[in-house]
Amino acid sequence: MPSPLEKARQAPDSMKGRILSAARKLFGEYGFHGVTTRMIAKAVGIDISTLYYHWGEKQDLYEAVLTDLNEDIRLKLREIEKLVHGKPLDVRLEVAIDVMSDYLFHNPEASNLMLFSYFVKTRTRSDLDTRMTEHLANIAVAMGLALDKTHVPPQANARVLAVWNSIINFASGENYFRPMLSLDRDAYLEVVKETLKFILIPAFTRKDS
Amino acid sequence: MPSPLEKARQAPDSMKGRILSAARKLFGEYGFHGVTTRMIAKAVGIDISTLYYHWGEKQDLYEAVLTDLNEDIRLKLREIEKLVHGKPLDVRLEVAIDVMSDYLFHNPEASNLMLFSYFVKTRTRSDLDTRMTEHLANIAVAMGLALDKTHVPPQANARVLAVWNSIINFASGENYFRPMLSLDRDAYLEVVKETLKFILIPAFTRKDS
DNA sequence: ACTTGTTTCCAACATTTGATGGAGAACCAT
DNA sequence: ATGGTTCTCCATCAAATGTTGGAAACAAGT
Repeated sequence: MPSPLEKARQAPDSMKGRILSAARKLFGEYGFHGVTTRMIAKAVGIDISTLYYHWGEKQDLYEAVLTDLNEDIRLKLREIEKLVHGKPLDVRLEVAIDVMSDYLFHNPEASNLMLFSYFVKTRTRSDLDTRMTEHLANIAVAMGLALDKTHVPPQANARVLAVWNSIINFASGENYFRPMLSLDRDAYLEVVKETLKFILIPAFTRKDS
Repeated sequence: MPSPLEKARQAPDSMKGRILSAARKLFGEYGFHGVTTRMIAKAVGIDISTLYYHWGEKQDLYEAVLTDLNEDIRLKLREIEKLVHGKPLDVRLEVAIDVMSDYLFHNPEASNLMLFSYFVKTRTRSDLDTRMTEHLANIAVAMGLALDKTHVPPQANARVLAVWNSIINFASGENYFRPMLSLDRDAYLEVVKETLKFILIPAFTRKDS
């Protein structure tokens, strides 16, 4: 039987789905403590008790948002993996950067939510996510940094993290960085992709000396 | 005449200074909305009205924290610049990575605060910071990506941002990433430095083809 | 029409939170 | 000691916030 979250994912027009998506946007902008249940309800155009009826406590809703996001990421990574299967590493990186950047720039709340869960202590801490660990392991294997999903050396994970973070930072920081660079959205996205490739590809493709 | 903040910086044992430092730690952990004035007062061991007496509104205190941090960063960057003056780029990067990593790992709230100001919409938005722009310009010149502080092309700024973000991410994410890598603090710090050098140095030192 | 179950809203609640007024300490120069 | 200034706390306020009970609206089967 599907969980409540899965149902909401499959029926984005249902009340549950609409609340989830509004919550996701808001939590992505302001963080957990920066959003009130009333803000979410107002964004959907409903009373707050309707929100509580569907999702229960604020904390529960927030966790549903994170799980929802993680599922999206998982699918996106799988899509990329299919796209680049068998290609050499520099091409894999290039495609991964392009596709992930496009995705994150069209879902600006996604990268913010990730940053929040990495960096912010929630006053009421929920248990750690193992999902990120899985993503990392998958990427490490895909990049040839580890042979086996179950045995990824710390060094390999660290390198994957460096790549991963570089990408989400530019997406997350758009509102802050773009004015500093005086670029419009399209130009910013292009510069970001180019910069990421400039930074990341040489590290992984250089001939060892 | 020195501003209130400068006085507090110069007298860290004064009440003003103690409040500032407690606030800085807490805002760094939980973000603006995640911290209450009562939490800060409690951390210092004083009544909240004493806090308001010294710093006024929460928002003002928060901005003082950010300004304080920015001053630290500025000094740190200048220190690095002196340290590597005249050295070739790969050495500059190496030293910068080492020194910045050490600094950020011993001031864990610093990188978090930076991430907050880059990524989080505060519900009550204060005006944009120009200080970050200055830091970027300085680094860009120091790295030879621009000839003149006042004319840094977007591409150069983007590259500096990529470097900058990579470093603060690992510091900020320690609580989240370190358990994933199963490393103790020292080992984590070492792996981070190594990874940063692995990622960043080749990009800037390769011979153009 | 009547029952049964689901969904939505109104009203209210107890806490939490940002913020202040005013009374007393503490300090300090005279 | 006295007067003035600076600092600290207690008590309190109004607004915001998380959360719930219960009544109405709605839907669907019989």
